[in-house]
Amino acid sequence: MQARDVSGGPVACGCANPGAQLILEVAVELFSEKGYNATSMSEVARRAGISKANVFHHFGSKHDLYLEVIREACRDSREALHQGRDSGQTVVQQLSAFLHHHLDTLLRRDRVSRLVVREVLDSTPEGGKELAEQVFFDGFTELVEIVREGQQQGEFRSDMDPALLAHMIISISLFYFQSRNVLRHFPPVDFADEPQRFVEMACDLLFHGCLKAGDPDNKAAVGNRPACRTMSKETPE
Amino acid sequence: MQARDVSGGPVACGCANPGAQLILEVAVELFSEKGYNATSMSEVARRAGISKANVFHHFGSKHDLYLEVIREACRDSREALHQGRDSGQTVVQQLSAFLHHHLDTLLRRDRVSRLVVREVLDSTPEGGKELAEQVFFDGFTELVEIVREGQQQGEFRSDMDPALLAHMIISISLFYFQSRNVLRHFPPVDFADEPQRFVEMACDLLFHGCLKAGDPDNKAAVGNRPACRTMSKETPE
DNA sequence: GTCTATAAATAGATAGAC
DNA sequence: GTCTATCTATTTATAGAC
Repeated sequence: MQARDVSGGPVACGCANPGAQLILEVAVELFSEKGYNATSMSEVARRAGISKANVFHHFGSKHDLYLEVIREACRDSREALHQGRDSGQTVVQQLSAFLHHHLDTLLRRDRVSRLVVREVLDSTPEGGKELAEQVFFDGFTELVEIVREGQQQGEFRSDMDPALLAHMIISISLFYFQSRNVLRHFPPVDFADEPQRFVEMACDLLFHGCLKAGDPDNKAAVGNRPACRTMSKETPE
Repeated sequence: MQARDVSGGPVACGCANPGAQLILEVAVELFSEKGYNATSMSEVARRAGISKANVFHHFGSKHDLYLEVIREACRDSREALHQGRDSGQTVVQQLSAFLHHHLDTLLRRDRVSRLVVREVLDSTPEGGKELAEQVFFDGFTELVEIVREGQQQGEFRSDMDPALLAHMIISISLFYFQSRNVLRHFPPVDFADEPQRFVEMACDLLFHGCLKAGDPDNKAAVGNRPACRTMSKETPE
């Protein structure tokens, strides 16, 4: 990967040079439209109005270019998450704002977002490692840190795995994004075309839970809790 | 779709006939391995040891056969959900058990599960309608009904959209399934290869929320709540 | 080299006999 | 229910003209 920005600037995008930027935009288009195999480096070069050799100069290989496209697709959300940290907001507000932004970005950039999701879905164990390390690591790590911060400041329960909440947050927006075409046709669902409202409701659910609050006699809630947090060797009839 | 079971038996699988059953198994294999386009009806017939015309006799078209494969992949989970209803368990226990079963099924039948998820991801607005109506409708509807039951019996908050919780439940297992190859390589994640434990932790989070309980002074929690439930016209403050 | 025309192969689907 | 035979559309391969 020769195209890494060595200028010391923000790590947002792997390419500071305007030339590489154009290639990246073209590549995002092409990979989104046609997928990895059907996209040729020759076509990328042609659409960018440069030589194929130049493309290989900026991005060492087709695979590297592809990886950079995936990174680019996640950049906005990653930056939004980072910027929220010194905004004076509570952690709950930061996470809620991130979810709004994340889902909005997914929907706005539908095609390339699908590309990312498909890449994750089709990832082999080895490919997953690469994605984790070279694409999602920074964002996920920061999300986990924010959750930890929420625990330290007393907003969140401390008996909770921060990585779990981070995972759930990502899953909320991503799964909504990928299921909305189906969701729309379930009669009891009225939020399939209202992502904003969905995020608000989902946040509420995630923060406060779905059990009836203020009801210590809730047998189901209390009775179930053990079964729901141990590997349950102790079948609690 | 001529192969529907008209014998009055359970609607579980579209095919009661042993002949159709074999075809379906072969089709699951082939579609899972090679995808829709790369799978030919001739090959299905050959692998099933029958004529091509016979395949068309049982399943009216390639598309219908494919749809039946998707349905078949969801059958186990749908049945498990249904059977849990008259098991005497609380709704919380039913949902927890369903999540365990659902994720277990996804992981056990990895390839065909991927097929289903990919189908949802790649669905056009029209394809989404078909999937919703002909594949997922029964299961999702039942899940929503179970949640409603939980609300009526006082286990769950009543100021919550049951379809939202149903969606979240599905998203938990499905997104874990599809992200686990990536998840495994995030250092703060220690549940990527422990689906049982993951489900238990996720249930806990989903049921009880992530906010610190028993702390009415939690400004973040209270302060955020209005912004997080704007759907209600009756702003309870 | 590139293009078009055509042949060959393969796909999905149907008809009618057994 | 199962088969053989057949139809039609599409894809792929090849030949030959320009």
